[in-house]
Amino acid sequence: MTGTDSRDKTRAAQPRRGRADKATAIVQAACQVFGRDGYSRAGIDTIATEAGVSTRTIYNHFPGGKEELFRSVMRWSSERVRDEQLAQLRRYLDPERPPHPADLERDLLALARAWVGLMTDFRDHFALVRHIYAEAGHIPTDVLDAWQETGPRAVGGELTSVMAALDDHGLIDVHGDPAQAVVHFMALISTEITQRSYWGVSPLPQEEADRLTAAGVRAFLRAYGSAG
Amino acid sequence: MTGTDSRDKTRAAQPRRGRADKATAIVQAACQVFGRDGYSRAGIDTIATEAGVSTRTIYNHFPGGKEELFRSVMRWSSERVRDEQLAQLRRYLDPERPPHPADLERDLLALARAWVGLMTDFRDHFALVRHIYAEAGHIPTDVLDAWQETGPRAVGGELTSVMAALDDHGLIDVHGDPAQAVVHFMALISTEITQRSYWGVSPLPQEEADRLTAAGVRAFLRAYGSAG
DNA sequence: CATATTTTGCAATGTCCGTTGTACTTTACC
DNA sequence: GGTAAAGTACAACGGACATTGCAAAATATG
Repeated sequence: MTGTDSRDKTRAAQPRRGRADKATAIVQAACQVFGRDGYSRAGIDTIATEAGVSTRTIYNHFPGGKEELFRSVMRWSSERVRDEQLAQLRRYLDPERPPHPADLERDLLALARAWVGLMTDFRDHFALVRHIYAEAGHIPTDVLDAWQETGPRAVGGELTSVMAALDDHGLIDVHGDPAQAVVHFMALISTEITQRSYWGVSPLPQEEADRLTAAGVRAFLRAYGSAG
Repeated sequence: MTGTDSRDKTRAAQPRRGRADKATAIVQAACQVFGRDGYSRAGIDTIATEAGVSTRTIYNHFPGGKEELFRSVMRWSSERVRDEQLAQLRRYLDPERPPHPADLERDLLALARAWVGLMTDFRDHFALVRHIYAEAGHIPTDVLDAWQETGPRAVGGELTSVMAALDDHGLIDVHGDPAQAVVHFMALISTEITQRSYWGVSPLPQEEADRLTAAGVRAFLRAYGSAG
């Protein structure tokens, strides 16, 4: 569709030429473009311009062409975001030292807010993820599996451990399936925000996002609080 | 990406030529192809073959070409699924006659199962929806708004009325925001299934899907049951 | 400064694909 | 059966785009 033509030739950084970190510049720009336009619509020329790099340089760094570049972007971006998510998780919920019961909601909310914040901080990544979802049938299964493993599943696994620990200390009741509690937690804190923000196209005002996040956390605690 | 080459020339229905329902055949095939391949990757030739129709006929029916066809598919598919979803909703939850409290879980679960079942019955549609999500930035805002209005929002609105009615009768407690309860309900019953089934690419066995749906409904009732 | 490596600009190639015009065939309808 | 509408086959145009080769220029390294 024509829609909003999102290309903007003026934005390209001035051509700081001849560095060795061209590779990361390329991957970074490719993450933007792939996330914005998807695999088919994304053009190598666009990526090159956005990275301040010659088209030829891309093929020097990624002999496999567009496909290899896309796979590299998947790996790079998902690892970057995973690390950030894990950092926030460890910041607010330490499995070793479970919070005081009165602070549980506060800590869960802090984590939820932090994670929701990452959705706007790493907008390109999550746009890319949506394209991965949509094009799952066109991505080789092993690539998809590897991505799931090092990305979403790693974070889910960590949070699952935390949930299990909280359950052990009687702070919540996972009803026998901590992994399920994790999925429900993530679904409750993020679904409405992604929908209402048109999946990141037009972000919500901070206070509204906070309100929805808090509502999700409260619903989660009603479903999984140790009182229930 | 190369991945699985999903084209299959042998599948095209035998060319029952010269009907007036060519238009619907085209839209139906286009729904499949757009859902499988996305807007950019989808080819007019592929759609024509899959519909058992000449390429030229597509342009006779849709002078606006690919774009108009895509918009028609969006409207057609979303209305079809919306009607089906509304039918299931009215089948299991009548706002006029709220269920007996003991039957609430049973009815909610029946609705949830029915809706989850639609996700496989209308696999093409939901694949298309994922592409719409991913390409939201490339679809004109008014088209996107119209789609939301006649599709997802219509269903959400109906379910919101039902939730409000259930709240009025003391069967659940929506905590002041029935619309939010609706989003949480949908998130809880569908998130894990869509994720685990690789977004419809490799469907889950029936019993597993049932288990996850039931877990979602139970979590919802713990969060929004009138007892809580 | 000299040499090896990296980057670049540019042209060219090949392919895919949306779209259109045209002449011919099939179907619907009276 | 004959006429009008709808469908088809086919060829062709034009543009977008991934990819490559090559020679010149810039950069790093010693």
